[in-house]
Order: sequence, then structure tokens, then C-alpha cells
Amino acid sequence: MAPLQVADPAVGVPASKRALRSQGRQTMRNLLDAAMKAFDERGYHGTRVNDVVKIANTSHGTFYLYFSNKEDLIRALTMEAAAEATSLSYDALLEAGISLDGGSWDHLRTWIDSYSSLWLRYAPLFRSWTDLANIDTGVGDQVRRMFSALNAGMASQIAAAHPTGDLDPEVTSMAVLAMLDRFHFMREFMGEPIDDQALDTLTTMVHRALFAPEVGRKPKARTG
Amino acid sequence: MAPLQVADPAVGVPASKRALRSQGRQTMRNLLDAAMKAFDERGYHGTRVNDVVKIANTSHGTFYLYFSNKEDLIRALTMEAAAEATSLSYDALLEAGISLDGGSWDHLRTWIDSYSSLWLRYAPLFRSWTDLANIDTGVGDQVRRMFSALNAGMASQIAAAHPTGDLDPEVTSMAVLAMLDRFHFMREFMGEPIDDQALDTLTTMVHRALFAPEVGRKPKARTG
Amino acid sequence: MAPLQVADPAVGVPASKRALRSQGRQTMRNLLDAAMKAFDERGYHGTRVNDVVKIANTSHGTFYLYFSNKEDLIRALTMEAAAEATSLSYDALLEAGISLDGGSWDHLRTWIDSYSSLWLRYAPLFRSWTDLANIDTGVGDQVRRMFSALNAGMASQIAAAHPTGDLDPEVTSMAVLAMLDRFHFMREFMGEPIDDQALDTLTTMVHRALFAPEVGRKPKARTG
Amino acid sequence: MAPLQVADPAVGVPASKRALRSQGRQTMRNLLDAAMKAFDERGYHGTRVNDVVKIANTSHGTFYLYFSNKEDLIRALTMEAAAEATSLSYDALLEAGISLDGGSWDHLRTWIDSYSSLWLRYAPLFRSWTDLANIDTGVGDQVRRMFSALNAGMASQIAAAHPTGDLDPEVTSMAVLAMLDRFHFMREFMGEPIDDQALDTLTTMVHRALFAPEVGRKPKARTG
DNA sequence: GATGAATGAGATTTCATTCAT
DNA sequence: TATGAATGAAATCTCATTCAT
Repeated sequence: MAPLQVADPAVGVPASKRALRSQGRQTMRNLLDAAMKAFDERGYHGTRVNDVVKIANTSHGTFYLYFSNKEDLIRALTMEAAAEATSLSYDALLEAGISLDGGSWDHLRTWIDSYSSLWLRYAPLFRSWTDLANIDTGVGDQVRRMFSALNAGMASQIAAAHPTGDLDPEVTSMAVLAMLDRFHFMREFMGEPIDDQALDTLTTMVHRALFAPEVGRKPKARTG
Repeated sequence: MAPLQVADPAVGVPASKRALRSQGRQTMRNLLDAAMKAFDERGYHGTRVNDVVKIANTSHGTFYLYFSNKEDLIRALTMEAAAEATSLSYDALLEAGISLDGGSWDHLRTWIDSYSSLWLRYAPLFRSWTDLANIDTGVGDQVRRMFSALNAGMASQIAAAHPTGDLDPEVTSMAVLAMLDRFHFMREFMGEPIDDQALDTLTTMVHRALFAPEVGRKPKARTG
Repeated sequence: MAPLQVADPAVGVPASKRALRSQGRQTMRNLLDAAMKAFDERGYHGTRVNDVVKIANTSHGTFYLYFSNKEDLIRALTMEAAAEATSLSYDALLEAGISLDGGSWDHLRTWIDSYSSLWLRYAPLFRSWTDLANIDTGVGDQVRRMFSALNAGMASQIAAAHPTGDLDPEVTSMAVLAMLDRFHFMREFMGEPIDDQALDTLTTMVHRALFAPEVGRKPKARTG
Repeated sequence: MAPLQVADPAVGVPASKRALRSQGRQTMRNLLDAAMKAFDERGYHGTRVNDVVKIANTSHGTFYLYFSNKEDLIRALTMEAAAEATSLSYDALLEAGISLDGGSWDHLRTWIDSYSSLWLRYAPLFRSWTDLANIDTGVGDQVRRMFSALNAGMASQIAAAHPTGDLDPEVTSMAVLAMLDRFHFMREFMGEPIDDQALDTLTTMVHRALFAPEVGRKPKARTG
């Protein structure tokens, strides 16, 4: 089962200035890639501009030709990642012929697969977001926007599948995304593999959470 | 439904030294609380020792009387949090008379409630861990140990409830913990409340994921 | 003929923060004095923070404990200088028993003497102002305020001496201050001494310009 | 009353090299003008090569085709200004039929007018000189030479007008130049106009200072 | 115990100048 | 001629940590 085809990041010109010639574009790409590598190795906060330029095999001065500082850099990367992530949302799912309407386990699995490869690709970034989103307003808003879109798409899929569902689609959807996201992080952190078996299990859990008939007792009405 | 009684947070002597008189004990407590506050406002990396001592209304010099450095401080806090978190694990659950054996929604709800209050109490710390765990080995290991315990406890509960279950209890349990943890973060981040309704929904989802009969297709055997 | 007694600079706490103990006040004083020395040797723009701390025999970090940057430093010095300069204005003159009312050459000489010693004391600063006043708004405004006061005082003295004078006192006064100020700069720049003889000549010129009966033709009425 | 005719500003080749075609000549002129504009806005020290080339609508590389460095640029401008200023000196005055011999107010006024338009034209440069002259030896010497010529010319005019004068012509002349120069600066700095009225007043003051009969007491003989 | 002052390693950033095309 | 890209020396600034009182 192939992952969803994700959109070409393209990205290119972040917060920047003058139009770049091809040499300039290449240098900028190098810096972005280098940053990703550096973040992976040492985390955002542990990464020095110095580390990035060393990996990109260029100079300090050059870095500041393309980014006004480290924050600018992570915003550029975030923009790329957010663009790709959006490709996993509602419309993209439909376009890819994937729908949760029928409660299809396979469709769900395909989508989770796509999410998984996205996560793996941008893991260093995703890890940083947790911390950054609460500090840097720029990144925070970017992430919020992206996440909003993702959540809304998922929620409407869920709603469509559950015309008479008893759970709030927005809350449900957020719980699903939370599980997916953090599961990846935890597996890596604990040194466990993220393989097909793990994703199968994950899929089954999500599938049950969304489509299983109610078992056991329902929550009582509450005040507050 | 009252939250699980969590362990006395008094914690005890961090990485530090000599027995403290009550004045000293108080100063130290002030510093720890101040640190928590500072982390909440600016994140771990954004927090300067300066910020902490200002909030604690004490001086630079005093800080280093109680902690050998900034890491020492966060390790102390982590230790407190980890101690409390452990109280949510297997043994604690049993002691509290809570068991998932029967697939009781109410028992699950009680446990989730406990988790929720723990999370809310230590949110600033939890947010930092994501980033820190990859940088500071000390904290990383503390968190890993704590998480291991939590996961093992949860997994054995699941196993007990599902003697013939088809999903790996360790993986399942990690997915549940992931969902709980991240759900809280996301709700806060998106400005949504973490109220009884949200926790009910969450509980129902976990309950279904764990105890629902299989619906739809099962995963096929895979290679890889 | 003794220079006017100028006010105690006192100054002390510039843009700064917490109350300083005596050690701190001393360090700050050292830095201010060192800065003056450095500016004298290399001009404001030629001076590095490094130069200042080397002269003050302290460290980089200490500098930033007292000043947030080089601009902050020059603003502190400017404040001192402006305070002293104000002591040469109207009220100070009267208090010192000096009045231009009678067109007294001696009184004028005394005042010019005071100005001269002020200038010599703050020469490095005065030189920088020309350039800085147009760049840094902070310094610009400080200087403008001080100069305004000085000019107003002088103008009212002139007006008092010339109840029927034909020249605008404000313009006249500015011309006098201009001459005094720049004369000092030029003498230094051209390597000529600023001695009693030079100041006598200067005094006589100012005296004539202010009190001489009109000689030759007056300006015709003009348009524009 | 028309200003003195000032020398052709075409200047000529600065520190630079090969004969320039007309296109090159134009580019160079653009750069010089741009520099003037930049200096006016941000002062010499506040001006980056970048600012200049942006205003001149050309590139970094091009700048260094015409000037070997930033100092070279300001020296070129200084040379232009100095050439024009020299046109206000002795010979130029005589050639223009202007002489202070007779103590003519009108002749003085004409000369001051010329000085005034020169100053206004080169204000950004003049402002920078104060600071620069103490840093850059090249510019310092250029200015000193120019000023020397100006002063000598003025002094001999004064001497001629005062065969039996009691004041040192060199000192007197310097005081006059000082007044003229700084008066312009101060008027601009304080936001006051430099109009005919102001220049009339200035002229009258200089005229009195130079030609008025002694009033009041003379300085006593001094030692030192 | 407590504190204000001092430190300096190390990170960030600027910008005049050179270079390859 | 002209240009965009690259460079790196040198400056600024931060902040965890130590010290003297």
C-alpha cells in the first residue's frame, strides 16, 4: 500500500527579499536541508547557526544572506512542512480517492501510512514544535493554522462516516491526530521501531475508536 | 469521581547536599515553584536562571546554593513529576481498586481523570520534555524510566483484560498513553478546554480502542 | 579670573535599573570615565566596547551589567555633560553675579572662560554630538534640550542688555554660541592653542558683535 | 545679491584609475550623488556601502569598480567640496571684485551668502567631517589644507582692512569661520530657517566684530 | 544562608570587500 | 562594465556560573 502522494514542497522564497538566481536558490536549499539535519542531530535549541553552515559547507555570512536569523530559518522550514501536511487533509484525501465514509480499514491504513511518512520526514521539526509553538508566535501561528486545517478535514470525514455519531467530531479528530503524532514520537524515543506491524495496530485502534459499536457503559450526563 | 490520590509531592533532596533547615527547605521550594512558573511562561530554553530567581525573589548566588546548575534544577523537577506519574501505574491502580479487567468504562474514566490532573499540574514540564529528552541524557533517562514503568503497568492491565487479545499490549498501551498526553497538549495549544465532556469523549475512544470487538477488515499478513 | 563654579555632576544612575551599592557605583563611574578617555582617543564611532572595558580594567560582561549598549553609554555621558552645561545658562549666570546688562567685558570674559573649561572637559563628547545628534534620536533630543536652555538664557541676557537692540536676540545668541563652540574645535583641529590670548580675542569679538554701535551700512529691507 | 560663482564641481578623477567612458563617468557620478544622499540621511558612519549602491541603483561589485573602498569615496567627495570651498578664499574674493578693505557690509554679505550656499550644498559632508577628521588621516589632512587656505585668505583680507588692528588676524579669521560654519549647523539642528534675515544678522555681527571701534574695557595684559 | 558584582566562553550578527560569471 | 553571491574578520551581546563580602 503506497503512501499518499504528497505535494511538491517547492516552497523556495521564505521571508526573503530579492529574486534569487539558480545559484542562490541552490544555496538556500542547501541551508534548509542542512538545518534539518542539524535539528535532527541536536534539536532546534541545541543547533548553532555555526552547525548549519558547516553542514551546508558555506559561511556564516552566507547564512545571513538568506535568513535573518535562526527563527527565520525554522519558519521557512515550518512553512514547507505545513504545506506538505496540508496535503493530508480532507480535499487531498478525497482527491486521492480515500474516504472514511464506509469505515474502510484499508483507507484508514493508507492515510495513516501517509501521515507516518510525513512524520518521519519532518521528525526533527515536529519535535521542536512542541516547545517552539509556545515561545515563537510566528511558528506557533503557522502550526496552529496547519493543524486547524488538518483537524477540520479529519472531523468532516468522521462526521460524514457517522451521521448519527454520539461523539463530537472535532474532539474525536483531535484525539486521533494526537495519538498518531505522539505515538511516532514515543516509539522513537523508546527505541522501538515504527514498522508495518505497529502501524497496523495503530490503524486498528483508530478504526475501533471511530467505528466500533458502543461497548460497556456510556458516560452519564454531567454538570460542568 | 475523585482523581486518584497522587503521591506526596514533597519529593525530597534533589541532586543537592547537606540537610536543609526549614528556612532552606522553603527557599528551595520557592525556587522549584518559580522555575515551574518560568517554564510555563517561557519554556525551558527561554527561561534564564535570572528569571527564576526574580520570581522566587531571591538572588543568583542563592540559586547555586541549592542547585549545581540549570540542569540540576530541571532534573529535580523531573524527579518530582516522575514520582507522581508513577503513582498512576499498575500497582497504584490496583491499590486504588481500579482495574481494567472487566473493561469498566468508569474505572478507565477515573484513571484518565487522574492522568489529566497530573498533566495539568506539570504541563510546563511535559512540554519541555519533548525537546529536552533528546538533548539532556539525564532528563532523557529519567523520562524513559518513568514512561517505561507507566507503559508496563498499562500493558499488563490490558493483557489481563484481553487474555486472547490480538493486539500487542505494549504497542496498544503506548498508543493510549500517546493519545492521552498529546490530546492535552493539543487542546491547550488550540485554545480548547479540557473539560469533563472532552475527557468523556477521550475515555470512550480509549475504551472502544481497547475493548471493542473487531469491526470491518483485519490487517492482512504483511512482510517487513 | 576663575571659571564659573560648575554644578556637581552627581549623575549616577542613567538608564539603569536596580539601586547600586558603592562598589557598583564605582564600577559604573570607572566605565564612564574610561569611555570618555576612549572617545577622546578614537572618537565615538572608532571606539569599541572592548576599548572601554580595557581602559576601565573590567570585563565585557560587566559593561553590559551597567549599560545596555554603546548608545546607552553615550546617553549617560550626555546627560552628565548636559547637566553641567545647563549650569552656564541664565540663572546660573545671575547666581554667579554675572550679568551682561552693563555690557561688561569682564563679565563676558568670565562666562567665556567657564564655557571654555566646560568644552575642554567634554571635548570628546562635543565632537561626537555633531554626528550623533543626527542619527541617534535619544542623544539628539538631549542635546537639543540642553542647547535650547542655554540659548534661551543667553538670549534673555542679550535682550536685557539691548532693550532697543535691532537684532533678534535668539539669532544673535545662537551665533555667539556657535562661534564659541566651533572656535574651540577648530583651534584643536588646527593644532593651535586655546589660551588666554585666544579667549581674550574671542571675548572682544563677541563683545563688539553684541555691544558695538552700528558701523557702516545696515542691511536693506529684503523680501523673502 | 547673487552668490559668488563657485568652481565647476566636475571635480575629476578621484583616487581612481583608467579614463572613463561617458557611461562610466555617469555611473560614478550616480554613486557620488547617492553617497551624498545617504550621508544626509544616516551620516557617514551610519551609511553602508549597501545603502549607497541601492540609492544609485547599481550593485556592490560596481561600487568597487569605481572606488577602492569606502574611504576612497568620502575622499572623492571631500575633494569636490574642498575645491569649491577654496573658491571662497582670498584670490577668489578679489577676482570676484569683493574686498573687505573698505569694511563694506555689502561685500561681507555677498561672501557670507556664498559660504551659506556652499554649506547647504555640502551639509552632509560638513557634518561628517567633525567626526571623520579625527579618525581618517586622509580626510583630516584634506580638510585641514582647505581650511588653512580659507583661513589664510580671510586673515589677509582682515589684515588689509585693519592695518593697525589690535587683534590677531589669524585668530579673528578663525573665529569668523567658526561662527559661520556652526551657525548653519545649529540652525538646521534646532529646526530654524537659514534665511536672509538670519544671514543679515550674521553679517552684521561679523561686521561689528571685525570693524567696530572698541567699546568698553580692553583686556588687560596677561601672562601665559 | 544570602547577596550583588564580576566573569568570559561562546553565540549571534554585521558589513566591507572579493570573486566568478 | 556589471552583477549577484560569497566570505570572514571583527564586533556585539548573552547568560550560566563563580566569587567576595
